[in-house]
Amino acid sequence: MTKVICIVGPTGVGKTKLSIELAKKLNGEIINADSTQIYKGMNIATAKITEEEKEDIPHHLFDIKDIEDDYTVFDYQKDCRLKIKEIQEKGKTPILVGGSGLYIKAALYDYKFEVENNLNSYDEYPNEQLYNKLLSIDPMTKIHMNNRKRIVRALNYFDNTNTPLSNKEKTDKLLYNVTFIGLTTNREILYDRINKRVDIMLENGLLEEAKKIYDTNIRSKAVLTPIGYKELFEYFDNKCILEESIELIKQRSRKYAKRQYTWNKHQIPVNWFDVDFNNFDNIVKEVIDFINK
RNA sequence: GGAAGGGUAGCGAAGUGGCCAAACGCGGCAGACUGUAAAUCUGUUCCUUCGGGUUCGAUGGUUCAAAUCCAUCUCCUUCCA
Repeated sequence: MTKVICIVGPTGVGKTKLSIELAKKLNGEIINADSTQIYKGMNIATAKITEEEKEDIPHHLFDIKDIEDDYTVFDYQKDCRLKIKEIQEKGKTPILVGGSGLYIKAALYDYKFEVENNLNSYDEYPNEQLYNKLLSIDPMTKIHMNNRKRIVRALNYFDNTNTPLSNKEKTDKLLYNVTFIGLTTNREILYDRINKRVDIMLENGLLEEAKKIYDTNIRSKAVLTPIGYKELFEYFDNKCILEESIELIKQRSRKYAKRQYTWNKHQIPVNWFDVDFNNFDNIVKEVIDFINK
């Protein structure tokens, strides 16, 4: 079975660019591992690869959903595994690229999700009550009282399985022969790149893209999750000036990058490569050598 | 030249005699994460050998005790000339 390559790293380090080069050299096909690039119509904000940039390399799991559709890790796990299988059967190398750590881990590791129904949002409970409710069924829980989303999830898990979430078996078993390639650079350079990239997105029509989505009046999870639209919607609603929205987009992107580092450092056995943006070819070479080693 | 307001930790901003190493917000740093994950949440942020040390424009004073009161100086903002 061919090996699976997975490219990770913070937003804005050049994962997309590397993925194309690797695909060319390793006879690969690319699988999106970014929760927001799953959707059609959200291109500039999510820094999605353009048709031209794809250079005829097959790309999978991009633009497979409409923005009003729901899509979660659960779906991704199935879709991604299927794609890996298909690509491997062709004798080609699957290359996962993306910033959604949980998606990557759920697809490549033996994560178990159970079929669930009767989802309850528990809207009527204040945080503390909700937390106590969780404690009563799951005294070992490590979820923080303020983390409402997680608590609701844990409660629903119990409702569906009748066992506390803390008891759920968590395996760290990899399902594939995966090489994790992580791109990194020093923090200052990265933050600078992220800031500049937002400016470039604006030049490329981010405002128009956001307005188009704004005008659909669709406020689905897909629309409100990525960084770039909800901030601009505030501006469209005259709740702030454009500069404030832009600054917020930059701030949140930086924090997002930080969170990605934390995940990649602690959740995945990443082989890190320091990127020199003036000499990207060098990185490609280094990575190829590493993979072929 | 005159009048008024103000200078507080990286930034913004509370605090107007002791409970102040100083609320809160931002930014920074660190962390958690098994069906919303570009989401959600947490910790930390003057120095420290963890005993303590040095802060609130500067200097001097009042007081048992000052970011807080007084004096002088200095810088900034607004208004009047």
